[in-house]
Amino acid sequence: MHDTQFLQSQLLAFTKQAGVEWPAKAVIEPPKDKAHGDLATNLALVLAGPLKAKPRELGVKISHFLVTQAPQIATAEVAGPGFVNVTFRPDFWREIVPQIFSQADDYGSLDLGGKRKVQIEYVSANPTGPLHIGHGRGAAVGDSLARIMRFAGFDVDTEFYINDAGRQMSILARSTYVRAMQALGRDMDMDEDCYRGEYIKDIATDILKAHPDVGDMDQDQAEDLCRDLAKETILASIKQDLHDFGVEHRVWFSEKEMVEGGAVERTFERLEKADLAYEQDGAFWFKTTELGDDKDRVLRKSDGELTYFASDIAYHANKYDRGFSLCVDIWGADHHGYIPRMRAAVKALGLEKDQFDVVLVQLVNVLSGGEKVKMSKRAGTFETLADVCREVGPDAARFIFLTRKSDSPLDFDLELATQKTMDNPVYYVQYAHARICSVLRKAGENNVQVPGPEAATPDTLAHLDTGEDLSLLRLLARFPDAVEAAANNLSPHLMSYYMQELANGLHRYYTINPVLAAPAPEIVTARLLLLLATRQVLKSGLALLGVSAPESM
RNA sequence: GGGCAAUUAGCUCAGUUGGAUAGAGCGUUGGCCUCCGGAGCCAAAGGCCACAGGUUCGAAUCCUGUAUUGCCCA
Repeated sequence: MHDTQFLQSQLLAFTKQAGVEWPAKAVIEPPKDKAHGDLATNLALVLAGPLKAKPRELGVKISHFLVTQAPQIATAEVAGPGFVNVTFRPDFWREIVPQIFSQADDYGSLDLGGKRKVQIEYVSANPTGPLHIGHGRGAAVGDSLARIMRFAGFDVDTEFYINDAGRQMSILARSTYVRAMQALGRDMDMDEDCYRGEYIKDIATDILKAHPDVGDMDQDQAEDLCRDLAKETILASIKQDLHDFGVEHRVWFSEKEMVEGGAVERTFERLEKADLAYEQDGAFWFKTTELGDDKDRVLRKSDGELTYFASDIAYHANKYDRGFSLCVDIWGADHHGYIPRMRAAVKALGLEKDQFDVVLVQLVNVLSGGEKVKMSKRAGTFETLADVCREVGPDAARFIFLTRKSDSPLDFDLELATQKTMDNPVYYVQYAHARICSVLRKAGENNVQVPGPEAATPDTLAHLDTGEDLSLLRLLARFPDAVEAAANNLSPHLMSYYMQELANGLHRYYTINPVLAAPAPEIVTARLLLLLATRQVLKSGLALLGVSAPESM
């Protein structure tokens, strides 16, 4: 960012002088090979056509322009077919240290979003049982994405949509009721589709305690009671699990309340007005084919029951009515078939294509002892989020969830997650932070003054002159780029990759350059300043992942 | 039978939206502790980016087929 932005401004000056617009295909990026300098641009290649010049000759002009106009640039060389490779003077990189100190926790934050109102909806599990590990992954992705986008300048709200209106809730009510009756010694069997987890029995027990007369009520009344209390209990435990996982949704939105408020009917009217709905065979249809879907969808079946899709449309209409200009849904990948119809719905509501996005989260395979753990909710054998948190801790779980792009399946090895090896990168990154803290503690013990931000003057920082100094500085300068990439691509895993690189940079630095035992006091001060800046970025980056930054481990 | 994704080192996976000699961790091999936490660092070996065409200055990346795998739908 630091460097890219600077070079871009210089190159813009060049294009202005040449009398051309900045070409959309022009790119400024760090070259893969470090020998090619700090940054490379293909500007000459892209501009060759419009300016009717040979790429390499244009490259020479650009490099000449850069070297004469910008004292921060040490060299600008033309390479290959016409790339311009730019290398900055060391002073330029050292400026990043005081910049980090002055911005502190805000270093790396951006104004990409322009305070655009964004809603991220995630987890949104049916309140029919505890959250499992797959929900945990969705929670980690959604929460981290929210933090990153907030940091990137979006006005982000987070929301949990409670599916408390459909058939699942009736099954929950029935399951609980049957367990309560069984506890009273009555002979009653569970239906095939009932929930059989132990938690249902616990809830039934609680209900009997609070309402000893439940066995005397008529069944409908009793099931209503069971439904409400079971939902309440389960929702409370879901909230607790998320809280323990470090995830907080700002809004909990009830489907039931929305439906009872007539939102679905109002949505139907809206679709009819837009001539996008029709009645056929006693059912109410939505013409999604006109909006890119492969067939029309039923919103109200001939028996009068509403489909899930019907309330989902109403829900999304509600979201946009609340003023969000972008809604991001985090879904399990098994719902991918749902995307075209949801896009159609959003279009039907009169919104632009880019106002709706879905992040798919693939399933999590739990491995224990190298074997896949079979998960079945109905049999009651599955890894709950709460169990995983207890076994491996929230930090390890969250980090591991973010080590893959969300759309690819993830093997979650329970043993590995608790091991302190490189297979478990959370320790690697946290250790980098703890290691810096340890050096700072050691400085105190050795009566070495830990410098304050005011010590970060060009003269002092000039002692950061080794190759490792400069690579670490470059890494710190890249933090805002990582934020930008993660936010733009809705990909929090990019942040975890950056963090692993940064941690590697720190460990490498630590191994090669002694800090407290540096040859001169000024060098000690300069290196301590560099460590302080690195600690700041590690802390900020970990915060974006929702992982703690321990001072010792 | 249709639809959506995936296929990159022995294994698990990244790849900044089309850039230069394709990266990381694990594993393998070989090095580094009189020194701030070795829970670390360095180096080497390891690749037909599934296959075949196409688009262009340039493709792991885009388009079309084929194969395999996973998921969704009737």
